[in-house]
Amino acid sequence: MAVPKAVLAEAHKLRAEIERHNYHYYVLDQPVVSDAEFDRLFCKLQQLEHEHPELVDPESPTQRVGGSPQPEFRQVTHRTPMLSLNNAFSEEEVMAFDRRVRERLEVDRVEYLAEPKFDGLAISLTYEQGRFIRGATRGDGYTGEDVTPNLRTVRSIPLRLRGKAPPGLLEVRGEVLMYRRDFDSLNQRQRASDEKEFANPRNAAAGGLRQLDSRITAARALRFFAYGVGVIEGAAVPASHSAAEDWLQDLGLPVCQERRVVHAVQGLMRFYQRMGERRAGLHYEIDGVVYKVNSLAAQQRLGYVSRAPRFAIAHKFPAEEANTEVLAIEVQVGRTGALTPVARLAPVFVGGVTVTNATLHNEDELQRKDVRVGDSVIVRRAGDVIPEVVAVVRDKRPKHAIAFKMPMTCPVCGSAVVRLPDEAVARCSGGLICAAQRKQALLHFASRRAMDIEGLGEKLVDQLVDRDAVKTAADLYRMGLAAFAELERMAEKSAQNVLQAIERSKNTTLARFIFALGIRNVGEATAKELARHFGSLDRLMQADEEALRQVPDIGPVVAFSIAQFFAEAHNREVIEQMRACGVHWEESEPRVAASLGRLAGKAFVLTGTLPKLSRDEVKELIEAQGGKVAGSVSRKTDYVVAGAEAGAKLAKAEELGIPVLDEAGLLELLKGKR
DNA sequence: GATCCTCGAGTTCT
DNA sequence: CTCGAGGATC
Repeated sequence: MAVPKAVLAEAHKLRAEIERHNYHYYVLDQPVVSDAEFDRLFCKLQQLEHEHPELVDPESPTQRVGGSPQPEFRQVTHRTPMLSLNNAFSEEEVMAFDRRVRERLEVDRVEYLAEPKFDGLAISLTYEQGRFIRGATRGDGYTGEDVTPNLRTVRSIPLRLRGKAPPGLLEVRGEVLMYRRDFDSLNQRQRASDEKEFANPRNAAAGGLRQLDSRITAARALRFFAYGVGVIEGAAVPASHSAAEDWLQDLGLPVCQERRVVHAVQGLMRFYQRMGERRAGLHYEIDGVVYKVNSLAAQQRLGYVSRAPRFAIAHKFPAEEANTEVLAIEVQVGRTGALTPVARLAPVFVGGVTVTNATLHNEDELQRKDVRVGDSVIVRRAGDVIPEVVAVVRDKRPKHAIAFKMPMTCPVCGSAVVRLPDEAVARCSGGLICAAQRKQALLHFASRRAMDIEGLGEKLVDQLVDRDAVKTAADLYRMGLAAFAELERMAEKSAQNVLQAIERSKNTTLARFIFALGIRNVGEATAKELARHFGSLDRLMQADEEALRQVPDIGPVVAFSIAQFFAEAHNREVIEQMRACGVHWEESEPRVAASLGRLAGKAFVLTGTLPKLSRDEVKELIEAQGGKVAGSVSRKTDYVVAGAEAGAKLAKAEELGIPVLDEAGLLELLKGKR
């Protein structure tokens, strides 16, 4: 049965009106009707849709209630990566940032867009032909999770863009957050229903966004603010960042009203101070301000360094500090036997979380700060993450406060504690006798960047080691289901999951395996270098210190650590056992040794962007033939490889009369045609 | 021998 | 994130 024309028109009218009010409320922050009036319109539309189910449209404002739970989140790859920003903590750092920008752009004065830095979660929204089709979390910056159903429940995110001719494709970057008042009422509800309260709005928002059941998200009252554009197709690209944000606002997306175009360091510092004053009065929490070079052409010229843009910086507010008391100072034993003093603190709420522990790093550091048990101390979260004891309040020191002394013997295994004369750390000399070191070695072995055995966490390793069920990493590969049966809190299902993860880890890479061994001074980067250089584990194991030193970035100390590790019969045995259990990887030919390649002993410096090859690819090609790639030009440099937008290094090369190659020239050289 | 840079290792909380 | 140490460079 067709819906009467009049009803259809009525529904359209209501939807348009509700969307207009949403726009005024969320985007312009200037509601034109009372909440009661808005509710009345909303109810009327709901009723109409209820009476005429065929009216229901997924883009109707009534459809923001969430749907049934999904089994999991899909992974989404961002078309352009969502990078993080570098931080500045002082005026000096901001001045240095501005200076770098001016030098690179060769101008005297830069126009910036300044805005608050939201303490929320970065997300990306994709609109096709003006329709909201996908929303994703930032994730690691390259891939995130598809949270579209959850974001559909966020009322300030338009399901359709305003205007007659929306762009064919638009990817909007912005932040999801929770207003303080919504956070307070959420916690009130949690309290009332005897559920766990959230520590801060950020966590509540994060929890809300990661719900598999979007109906829960809908109940969290999340907000969204846009601050950038990832991809535009089918519309003119704005000339400046501020113009882009104005345009986003015209399209119906909420953009922060505190944003300002300012000039030079003075403008930046004025904005910083102003936001510091306004901070407490805002609806949402911010942890600093962001400055972006306003001209998009200039942004492009500035480009990126590793993972962060050179055209923007986050100027953070000073970390919040709090007072608390040192209840005890305990000692932890790390993978290498390092003894680390840790302060147990009376719980204190600082920077959005309750802190109970803080590392004191080592004996010297502890002495410098002179922290004693019973002391009253000032605590902050360094870089807003890791708790740190800033200072002791000396006036409040009780008479009985006890100074800490590093134990003479290991608190875990009783072995002697040794501190080498020119080292800062004291170490347990017990080696693998020490249960703490064995546990840490296993955790390292299983960690994500090593063998990546999911589910083999601290609790499980504690039990396995305490029961002597596992002594070495090789033992992991010889465990059956039965070994888990007697463990506490281990259901058969989760035991199977761990076994499966262990099984999966057998298929690995040489670099991961070398890293997993936990050789002293051999981290991820060195392990990769070793794998590339030797190509096979046997060749690595047979290498003497002399041969090891040929590997870039390996000097006498690291070479000694590696040789010593493989000289140990026990270590060789464990490796053999693992190989016998089926741990395997692909081996390759050893890379041409530096003294043999065509480019042996030649030093290269790369600058600018080459048309086809990436920096890493070029580096690999040069190193494959025994050449070296250095960071800066000096008299020792043999060639400079320059691409587009080459900078000071090219100038220096010309000054010193060093041959400069372009990509084609480099390729010819590599092929031996020169 | 001094200095810059990168890597390794240890750490917190959700 | 922060510190310390190792390596490379001048």
